[in-house]
Amino acid sequence: MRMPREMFPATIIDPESGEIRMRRSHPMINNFNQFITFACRCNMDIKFIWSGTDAKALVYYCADYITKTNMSFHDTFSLMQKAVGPNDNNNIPENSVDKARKLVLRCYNSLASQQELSGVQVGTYLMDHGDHYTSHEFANIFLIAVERHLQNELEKNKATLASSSTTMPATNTNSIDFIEDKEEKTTAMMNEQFLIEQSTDPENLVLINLRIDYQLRSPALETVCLYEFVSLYHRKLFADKDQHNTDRPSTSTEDVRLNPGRPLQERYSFMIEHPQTNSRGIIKRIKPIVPVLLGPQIPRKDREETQERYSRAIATLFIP
DNA sequence: GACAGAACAACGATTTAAAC
DNA sequence: GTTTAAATCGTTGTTCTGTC
Repeated sequence: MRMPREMFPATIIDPESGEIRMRRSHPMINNFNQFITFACRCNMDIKFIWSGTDAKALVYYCADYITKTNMSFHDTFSLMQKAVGPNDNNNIPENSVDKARKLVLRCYNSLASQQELSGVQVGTYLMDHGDHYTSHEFANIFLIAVERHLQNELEKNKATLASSSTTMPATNTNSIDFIEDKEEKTTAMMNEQFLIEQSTDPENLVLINLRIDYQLRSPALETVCLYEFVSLYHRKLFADKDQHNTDRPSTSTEDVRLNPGRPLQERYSFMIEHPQTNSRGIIKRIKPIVPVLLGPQIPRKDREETQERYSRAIATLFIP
């Protein structure tokens, strides 16, 4: 709980400590800058770092803040001891599983009863609004699938270059069919996760994921990166009229004049290689969402090598 | 293995938004 | 207010998970 702060009728510089004391008309208002507040649209607690001592104190505060646990170990163990204590005098014979279950429950209740809860947490729980709220929608991007695909492409290109002296490199834009060897193809597909959906032919099923959607997107979206693609666009089941309005950057004034009502969002078709090119397409979102980058998870055997590689790369960036 | 409940996806209905 | 499309909501069916 934030404590009330000292109020100051005007902004002054304390002649003894040299500290700048910003004007505060209410004890519960943080230091703030109106322009930053306007730009960021969020609360803040801004502070002028006046001296080296202030800077060190701030570094200590930040490090302590981001590394703190919800409850210190000695507090946790004291509460556990308190919870376990009464059980020593309990001589009623019970099933050992039930006893263990009750012990864990008692420990948890002791910890939970000492857990600090904010007013917002309590309010949203009582109002049945869930355990969180947000002003934006989020979508996960599993980078591991993209990275593994790029790794496969890189290795394939290396192999092609190595044998280029004798044979011409084969070009194939299909993401799955480029691997000639059946075993390699199976291994590459096992490294990615797919959704199984209908293709253009209702009798056939195809493997679909974000990487394929992005890779085989319309050429009109060539300059859009994966992050923007997820943020600004999404797949849509296309009707006949959708097919006639694809690959047009925006609704022109002439279209608006001819077609009353709400204007169409930008629509784009997939490349012909996409297994759902005739049934689905890409539509621009009215309200962009926030992509969340997940992974990649590095195998343990590769972790040290990767860390060393990253360290070398970072060193070349910062050491002249 | 059977069952119940949770989680998720798909689909249609309804609401909201945008342009005139 | 009208028209149109996007977004949201609610229902339904399927799959997954945990328990017995």
